[in-house]
Amino acid sequence: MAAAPARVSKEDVLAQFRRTELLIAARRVFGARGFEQATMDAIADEAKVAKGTIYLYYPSKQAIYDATFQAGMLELQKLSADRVGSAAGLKEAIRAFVHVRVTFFQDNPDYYRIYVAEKTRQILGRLTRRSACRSTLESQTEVLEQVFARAIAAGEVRAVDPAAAATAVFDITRGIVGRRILTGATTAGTDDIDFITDLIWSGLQPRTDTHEPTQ
Amino acid sequence: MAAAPARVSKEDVLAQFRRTELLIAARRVFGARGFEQATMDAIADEAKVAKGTIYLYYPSKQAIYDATFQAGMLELQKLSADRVGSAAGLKEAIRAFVHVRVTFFQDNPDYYRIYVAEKTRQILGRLTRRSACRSTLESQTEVLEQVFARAIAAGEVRAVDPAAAATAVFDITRGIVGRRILTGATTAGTDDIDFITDLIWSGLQPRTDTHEPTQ
Amino acid sequence: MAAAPARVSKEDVLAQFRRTELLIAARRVFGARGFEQATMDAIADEAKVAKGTIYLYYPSKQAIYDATFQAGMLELQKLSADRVGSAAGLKEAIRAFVHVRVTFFQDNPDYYRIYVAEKTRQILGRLTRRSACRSTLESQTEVLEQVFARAIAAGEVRAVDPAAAATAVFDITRGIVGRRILTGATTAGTDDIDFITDLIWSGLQPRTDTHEPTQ
Amino acid sequence: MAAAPARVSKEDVLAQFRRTELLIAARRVFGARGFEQATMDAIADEAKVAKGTIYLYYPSKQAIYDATFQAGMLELQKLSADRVGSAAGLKEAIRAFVHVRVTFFQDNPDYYRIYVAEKTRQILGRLTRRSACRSTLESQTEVLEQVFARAIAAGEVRAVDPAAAATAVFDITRGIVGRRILTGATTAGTDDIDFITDLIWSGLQPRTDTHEPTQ
DNA sequence: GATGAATGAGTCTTCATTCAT
DNA sequence: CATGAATGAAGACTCATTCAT
Repeated sequence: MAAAPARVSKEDVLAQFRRTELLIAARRVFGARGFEQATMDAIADEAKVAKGTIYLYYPSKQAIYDATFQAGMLELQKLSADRVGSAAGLKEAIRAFVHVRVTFFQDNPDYYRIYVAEKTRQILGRLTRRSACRSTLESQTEVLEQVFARAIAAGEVRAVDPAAAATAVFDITRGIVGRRILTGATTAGTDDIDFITDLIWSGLQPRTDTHEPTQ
Repeated sequence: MAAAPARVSKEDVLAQFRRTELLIAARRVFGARGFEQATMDAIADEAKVAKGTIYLYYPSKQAIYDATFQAGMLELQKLSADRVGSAAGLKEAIRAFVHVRVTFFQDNPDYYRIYVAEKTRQILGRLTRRSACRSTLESQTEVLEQVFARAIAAGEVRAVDPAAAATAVFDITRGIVGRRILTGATTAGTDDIDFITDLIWSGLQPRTDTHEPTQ
Repeated sequence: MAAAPARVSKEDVLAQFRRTELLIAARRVFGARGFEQATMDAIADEAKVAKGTIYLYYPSKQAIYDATFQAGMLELQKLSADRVGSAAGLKEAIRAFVHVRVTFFQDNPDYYRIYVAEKTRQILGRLTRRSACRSTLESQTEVLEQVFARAIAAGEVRAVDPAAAATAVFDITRGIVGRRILTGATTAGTDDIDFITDLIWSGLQPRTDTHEPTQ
Repeated sequence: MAAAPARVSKEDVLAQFRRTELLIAARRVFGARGFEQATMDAIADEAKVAKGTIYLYYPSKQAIYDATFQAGMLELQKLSADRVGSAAGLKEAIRAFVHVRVTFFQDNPDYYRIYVAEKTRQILGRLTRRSACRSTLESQTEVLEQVFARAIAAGEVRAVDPAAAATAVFDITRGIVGRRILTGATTAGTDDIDFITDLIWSGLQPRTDTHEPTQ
C-alpha cells in the first residue's frame, strides 16, 4: 500500500533529467553570450543533443530562457530565506543577506550574467517584455525587509522605512557582486561585505547628535 | 606655412552637426530597443538620413553605439564634477552626487537604458567586449571618492576606505535611479534621496558606542 | 497443396483493422489540411496510435496519402458503376452519374478535398509525381462513356464522340460539386443537377435545324 | 510645360522592372513546384538576385505568391473581355470564351498550375485562407454571363439561368485546359473546343419536342 | 508488435554592410 | 558627399523518419 501517490515512471525521471540537463546547458550559453547572442544550436551543442530535442522540452528560445532564469531565482530565494532567517540579530541578518547573494552569484557567474541581463531587460522595458520573470524579480528584498521591520519595532534601530533600507542593502550588494565578478575576485575576502554591513548598521543606529529629519 | 591650425571649414561644421544629429537619433533608438534590437535602418529614419550616410560618420553599428554611450558619460561626468565640487560640506556633496545622477538619468531615460545595458555588457564580458566604454565607466566615482578622502583627512567622518564608501553611494544611487525610471516616478519628490544621503552620512559618523571594527 | 489459401489469421484481421483506422484518420487530416500541411503527428493523434506505428503499416507520408486517395476512388467507382448501370435511359444515366458524384463528395467533404488536391498535383506534374494515383484518376468517365456509346449506336442521340461527351459531363459535375462544397449548400436541392442533365441531354438531341458540323 | 503629371523617375522604372522580373521568376517556380514546395531561394536563383532582394519588393513568400496569381488573373480577364466582347453572336462568344482561356493557359502552363492550385486552396478552405485571391477568382464568368443574359432576352436561346449556363461553360473549359496541359497537346487542333461550343449551343436552343421542365 | 524520444536537414526571414550612381 | 538598392550570412523553428525499449 501507500504506493500510488509517489508514482514516478521511468519516463518522467528521464524527462526531468533532460530538462535539467538542458537548463544547465542553457545557463552556460545564456550566461556567456546573453539572450540575443545565444543560439539554440549552441545550447544543443552544449547539452549534447540535437537542436530539435530542445523543442521537445521547451517551446521556444524565450521559454528556455525564462525557465533558466526562474530556476536560478528560486535557488537564490531559498538560500536567502534560510540564511537570513537563521541569523542572530540585525547586523548578522544584514551580513547574511549580503553574504548569501555574493556567494551565490560568485559561485554561479553564468547565472549572474543572466540575472543582470534580465534586470536590464526589465528596464529596457515594456517593448520586449515577457511576463514571467517580473514578479520573481520584485520579491527579492522581502526577507530583509521583514527583518528590518522587526528590528525597528523592537527599537533596535531608528524608525526608517524598512523597505527603503532593505532596498539600499540590496543595491549595494548588487554593486559588490558586480565588482567581484568583473574583477574576478576570489570568494575569500569579506572586507567589502564587512564594510557595508557595518556602514548600514551604523547608519541605522539611533542618533543623539543629529538634527536632520530622516525621510 | 599658414595652414591655419584653428581653421574650421564649413565642411567641418557640417560634419560635426551631422555627427551630433546621428548621435541624438542613435540615443533614441538604442535607448528604446537596446543594442541588439536596434537597427541601422531605424537610426537612419530617426536621423532622417539614408542608411549609407551613417557609415560615412561611424564605421559600424558598434562604433555609433560606443560613441552614443561615451557622449552621455561625458555629459554626466561634467555635471557631477560641477555640482559635487560646489557643494558645501560632505553631506551636501553626497546629496549632490546622488541628485545630479538621479536627475540626469531621469531627464534622459533613453540614455539611462543605454547606460544600464552597457554595464550589463561589461559583465557579459570578454566575449562580446568592445574596448572604448570601459575606462569611462570606471572613473565615475572619482569625484565622490576625493570628497570622502578630504572629509576623512579633516576628521569629519570615520576613517573608512574612501573608495569603498564612494562605491556604496554609487550603487545605491543606481538602484534609486532604476526604480524611479521603472515606476515612472516624477522628478519632484526627494524622499529617497534624502533617506540615503542621511543613511550614509549617519553611517560614516564617528562612533563612541560601538565595538565592532570596521573593515 | 493444403497450405490453407483462405487462411486469415487473427493477426491479419487486426492488421487490416489498423490499416483501415489509419486510413480514416488520414482522410480527416489530409482533407482538413492538405498534403503539405498535414503532419504524421496529427494523423497519429487522430488515429490514437503512436507516430511510429503508422510506419509499421505505411512506409511514408506519401504512401499513406496515396492509399487514402485510392480507397476513396474505389468507393466512388463502385457507386458510379452501380447507379449508372441501373439507370433507365440516357437522361437518367446522366443524372445518375452526376448525382452519385455530387452526393458522394458532399457526404465526404474531407475526401473531396483530397481528390481535388490530387488532381492539382497531377497537373503540378512530373516533378513531385507519385505514380499510383494516376490510372485510377483516368478511368472515371468510363462507365458514362459506355452509356453514351450505346445511346449513339441506338440512334438515341447525335453521333458525337462518346468520350468527349462523358468528359464534358464529368467536368461540369466537378464544377457543381466544388461550388456546393465551397458554399456549404445542402444536399437537398437538385436544381443544378437537373439543369445540367437537361442541358447536356438537349445538346445531344438529333438536330433538324442546324447546319454546323459537329467535331 | 505639361511635364509633371507623367513624371516617372528612373528609380520607379527600375523598381517596376524588378518587380516584374521577380514575378516572372516566381511564376516559373510556383508553377513548377506549387506554393509549399517552392522556396525563396529558388525564386531568387531564377530571378538571378540575392534572396534578400525579393524582400525589398514583396514582404513575404505569401505576398509574392498572391501577386503572381493576381497578375495572371488580370491578364486573363482583360483577354476574355476583349475577345468575348468582340465576338459576333452567341455561339462565337462561347467559342471565344473557351478559346481564349484554353490558349492563355496553354501558353502559360506555369501560370495554369498556379491557377489550379489556388482554386484547390480555396476549397481546402478557411484554414490557410488569404483574402486577396478570392474575389478575382469569383468574377471570371461574368463576361460570359452577360452574353447569355442578352441572348436570352433576345429570345435567341431558351430561358435558362444565365449564371448556371456560364458556369457550365466555365467548368467544361477548365476540364479541356487541364487535359490539354496534362497530355501536352499542341495548340493546333480545336476539335474539343468546337465540340463543346456546339454542345452547349445546341443544348440552349429553344425546344419544340421536349416536355421536361428546365431547372 | 507498439511506442514516442531523438534527430537534423530544410526554410523563411532579418539586417549589417557595401557600392554604383 | 549622400543615397538606398542589393547582398548573403545567420538563426529560430518544423517535422518526416528512425530506433532503442
